[in-house]
Amino acid sequence: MTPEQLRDVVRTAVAAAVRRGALAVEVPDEVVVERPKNPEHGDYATNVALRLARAAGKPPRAVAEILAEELGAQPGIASVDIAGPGFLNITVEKGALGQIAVQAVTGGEAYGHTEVLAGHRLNLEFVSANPTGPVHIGGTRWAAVGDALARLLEASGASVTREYYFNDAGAQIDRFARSLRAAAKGEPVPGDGYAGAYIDDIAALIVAEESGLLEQEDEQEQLRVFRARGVDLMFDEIKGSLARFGVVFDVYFSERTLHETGALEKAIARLRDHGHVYEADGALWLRTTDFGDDKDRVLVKSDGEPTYFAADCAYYLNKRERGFDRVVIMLGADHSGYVARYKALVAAMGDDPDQNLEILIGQLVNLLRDGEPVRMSKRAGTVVNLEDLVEAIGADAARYALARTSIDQTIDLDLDLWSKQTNDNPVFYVQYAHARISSVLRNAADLGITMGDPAGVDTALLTHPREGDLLRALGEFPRVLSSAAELRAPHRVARFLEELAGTYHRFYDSCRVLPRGDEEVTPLTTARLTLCAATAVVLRNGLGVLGVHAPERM
RNA sequence: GCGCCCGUAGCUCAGUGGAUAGAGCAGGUGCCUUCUAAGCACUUGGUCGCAGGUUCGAGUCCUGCCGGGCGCACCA
Repeated sequence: MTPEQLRDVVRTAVAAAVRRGALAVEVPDEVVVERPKNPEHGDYATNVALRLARAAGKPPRAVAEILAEELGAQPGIASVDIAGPGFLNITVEKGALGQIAVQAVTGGEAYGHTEVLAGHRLNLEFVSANPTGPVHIGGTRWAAVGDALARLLEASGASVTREYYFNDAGAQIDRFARSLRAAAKGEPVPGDGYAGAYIDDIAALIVAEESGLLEQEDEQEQLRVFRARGVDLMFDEIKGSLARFGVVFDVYFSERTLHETGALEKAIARLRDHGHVYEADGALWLRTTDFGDDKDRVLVKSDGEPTYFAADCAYYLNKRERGFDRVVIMLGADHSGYVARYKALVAAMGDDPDQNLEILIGQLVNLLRDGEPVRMSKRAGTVVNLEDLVEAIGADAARYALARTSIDQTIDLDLDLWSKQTNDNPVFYVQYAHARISSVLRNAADLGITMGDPAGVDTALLTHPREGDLLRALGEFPRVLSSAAELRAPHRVARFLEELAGTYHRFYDSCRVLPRGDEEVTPLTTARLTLCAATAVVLRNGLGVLGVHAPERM
């Protein structure tokens, strides 16, 4: 019996109590069934009696007594105890728990997947670094977290488009072009320019492929070439880095196309139609203060140029017109000030900022080496970027390290710690569990032991406390995935995997799986092998959500 | 000054209003002639920043304070 099935059983018991008049309450849509930390508290526990006490007008323990009786009569339930203020501690029948292993093995890649977000069409925008340099460490965090979130949402039944928005029209790109030209001519970095080896590399590439470029007398034409080719080459590099990191976007969206297609005018017209646009000091403003922003925002500057914010308006409208009912944007804490104006623009468009827009603000990443902060400077080219991080600690460790922490938490990433190939590194603890299981399964195959049809395995033999712990942990997995998806919290998957790995190691330590020497293969052998295979499935699926490999050997 | 985030074990961090607050690392003591010791068992370590409040119940919610981070453009 899985926790999901048990939840239904608990609701059935409540309904039965209501039907026979013992409780005068509405049957709740959702009941909480959790895995108690203390094994003496049964396989599962529910606080439903405490929840219903007020509505029922009875003391919690009285409600608990009524429900315990009903619950105890349900199929698959071995016993129900009342504890503390009114918790119901539930022990399920032996065979019922063991079926979780069969479900995981039979489900395979699909085990843990749900349909809780079925029908949702999400556009998830993340990274969105401008193509003026490599993806820096902050963007790398969003690459890891955003991609994990996308996989998580998909595992919960949502349709997700991974989107990367880039600015290829403004002053930053002009500075990039001037920096490339300066590098090509061996001149010093211009003021506000970009520096670093990648600038020299790209400049050299452009000079090599565009013969006569440096002799070109038309400065504007020369800059145009550096800009166009520079963006292309830089983007190739960014896409390559992301791909090696396991992150592939469905859509790369160019800001310039918004300008070229008249999307800004269209968006401004719509905002004007809704009556939120006005002119002042020669500029065109959006009255975002009507929707909670602390000051109004300029759409068109007094020199006639549209602002970046105007492009944001157009971009939002574009996403909605492409059919996305929810627009999700991941931004760093240095952009937290954008939330209010973005919510306001959505409201000004006539949409619901709480329904159609979701902005996930994540805190920044500090890098440490020898316990000391790594000083970074974009001007000096000493920024640590995605490639550097992967080179230092590997893609698996990098993705795991960046995704295992809540996005609300600033990460202090110690390069020395995460570059160690030891168990200081939590990702190895999880991967090792998978490798260990793979080894057991290999050895079983070598011994000619086959599991056959999982449904034919007698999982009721799995009665050891460590086996129960493991089965209960495996049963949590679908709920872990769905709640992590709903809470937009992929780090919960990582923490669950660490717990599961520990639970497996403890099982392994006290429950021998394969026969020793000339011992016989028993039904318990196949039952335990099924449990091992089920654990491997969950570790693989969980690591898969995080974009981290599940190695067969280490 | 205003807004957002954080403050939990020596360190890095989990903890969607529930029972005795957890993990990894670090410290201590044990466990490998047979399934991976990158492991396991036991152990040391906590006024959950402070003070009020709401609740049957608060690390979790509310208010105020203290401390730290990031923002507060007719920049992109």
